[in-house]
Amino acid sequence: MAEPRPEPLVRSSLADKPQSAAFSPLYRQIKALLLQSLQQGEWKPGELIPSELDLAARFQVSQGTVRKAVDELAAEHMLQRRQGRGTFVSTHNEARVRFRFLRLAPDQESDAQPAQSRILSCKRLRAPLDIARVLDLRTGETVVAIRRLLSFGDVPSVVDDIWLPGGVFKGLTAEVLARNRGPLYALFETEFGVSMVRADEKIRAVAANEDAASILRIDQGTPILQVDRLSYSYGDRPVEIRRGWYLTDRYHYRNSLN
Amino acid sequence: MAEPRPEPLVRSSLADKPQSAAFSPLYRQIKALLLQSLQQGEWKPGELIPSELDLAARFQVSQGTVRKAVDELAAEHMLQRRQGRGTFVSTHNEARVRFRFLRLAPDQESDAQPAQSRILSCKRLRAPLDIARVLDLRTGETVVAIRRLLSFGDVPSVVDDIWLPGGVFKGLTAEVLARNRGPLYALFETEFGVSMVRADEKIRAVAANEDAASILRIDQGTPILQVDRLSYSYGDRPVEIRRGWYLTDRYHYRNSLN
DNA sequence: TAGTGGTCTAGACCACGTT
DNA sequence: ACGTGGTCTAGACCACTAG
Repeated sequence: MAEPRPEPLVRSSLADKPQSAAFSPLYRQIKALLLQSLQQGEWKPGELIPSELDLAARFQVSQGTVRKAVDELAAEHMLQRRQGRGTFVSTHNEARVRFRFLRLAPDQESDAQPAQSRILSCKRLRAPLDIARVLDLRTGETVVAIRRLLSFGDVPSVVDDIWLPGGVFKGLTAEVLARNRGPLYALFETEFGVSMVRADEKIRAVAANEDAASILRIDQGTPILQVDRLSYSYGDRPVEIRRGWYLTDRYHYRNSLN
Repeated sequence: MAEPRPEPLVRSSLADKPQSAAFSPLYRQIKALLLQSLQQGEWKPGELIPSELDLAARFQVSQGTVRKAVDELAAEHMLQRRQGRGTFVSTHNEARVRFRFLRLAPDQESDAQPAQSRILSCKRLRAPLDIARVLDLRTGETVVAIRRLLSFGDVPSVVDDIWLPGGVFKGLTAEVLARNRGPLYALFETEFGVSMVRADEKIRAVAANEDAASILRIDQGTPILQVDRLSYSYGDRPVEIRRGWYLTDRYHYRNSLN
């Protein structure tokens, strides 16, 4: 379990001439190493990572320094601490995590229904220019384009158009998607090793176009939410583009301003 | 500067019979005391609070314990730490704080325009039932009802209907509002001692009604965002209800899923 | 009972801003 | 030069979970 330390850690201000240039505290260097282990799959989603004392020994620092690194990763929801048990890698196989990424909530609590997902289409195609640019793909690389309907108790509520880099999601087909129970991000995690960690969204009110209207069974022109999402994995790597159309007559997009 | 300690702090597990009932660590008790000082106005927005060592002496705990309490308040944006200078009470007189509560952003960065505020109306009236319930008012108590237009470079973009508890906002009139430069929340802070600390929002796409359409100079029925906000002050006290209509043709509501 | 994370302390030193 | 917050350490003890 104890491993050699491949990277020399830079202690405080050594070899710094002027002010400190790009001074990085020890715990941030530890954090970066932990992040690297997560990214490389040394510990998989849902798994237990070594104890603080083990990590401290491995990195040759005090427990307090490891603690601060882990604290930050836990605050960013990449790790999850459980007193008495240990520290676990976050996974999308938990309702708590899922609601961080699914912000549509019923106006009445009593209307809460589990979401039903249905894949409408799944194609591989050459990445459009705008998609390629955002996903950091070379022109001509393939992407997976998915259209999905989310329903709450038989009421069609969300249409999602999803674009994924084809290279990373090799073997992702309509069949694989159809077989999948549970959230998409959990599938991405377990089958393709891609963990969604963070996302930015841009929200607008638009008139439903023909596509959205027919799928959501509403009149064309009905006001709906258009949610453009860009999702990131470890290391701020963009790995998913998503455009959602949300019906908000009995549901709403919830948000907290902190 | 050094003050007596009015509250006996409970050290760890004293007088706990079964498990620990409602065990609260020291640093959370310190945090509560700091919060209380903020709420009571001992330190006002923008002001410097005592140093960690001073606070440690005042509460008879170690610097590390004070540090953890301050860390949490800083993470919640109630305090702001500045290395070498000290710790300050957060204020809405800063662009950084304002953008936490104004989520409408231009689609093109280059279109960034400072927001212009215009008060359309300001009345005092008996609180409607639903408003009273949410703001914790007795039936019949008065509220201040404000309608405000926000424009970005002469383009009317946001209409806000705002309800405030009349008791707290005594003396808030159209004239006071008209005189005000800068953000509303800064005015609330300095003139009425009410600091907005957090808010929940519910977002829907709706068709512009007659009011909104005429003010925003758009066709009735145009899809717009309807943003219902409930704002809280220190101690989770609800102090503002706000319904905003956002034009999202050249702007969007930005959000981050963390 | 053993092992984990959580709290608390005390002290040393560093980085930063002001005087 | 001084005082602030920021980092790092070492050690003691508490709270929680599991075997």
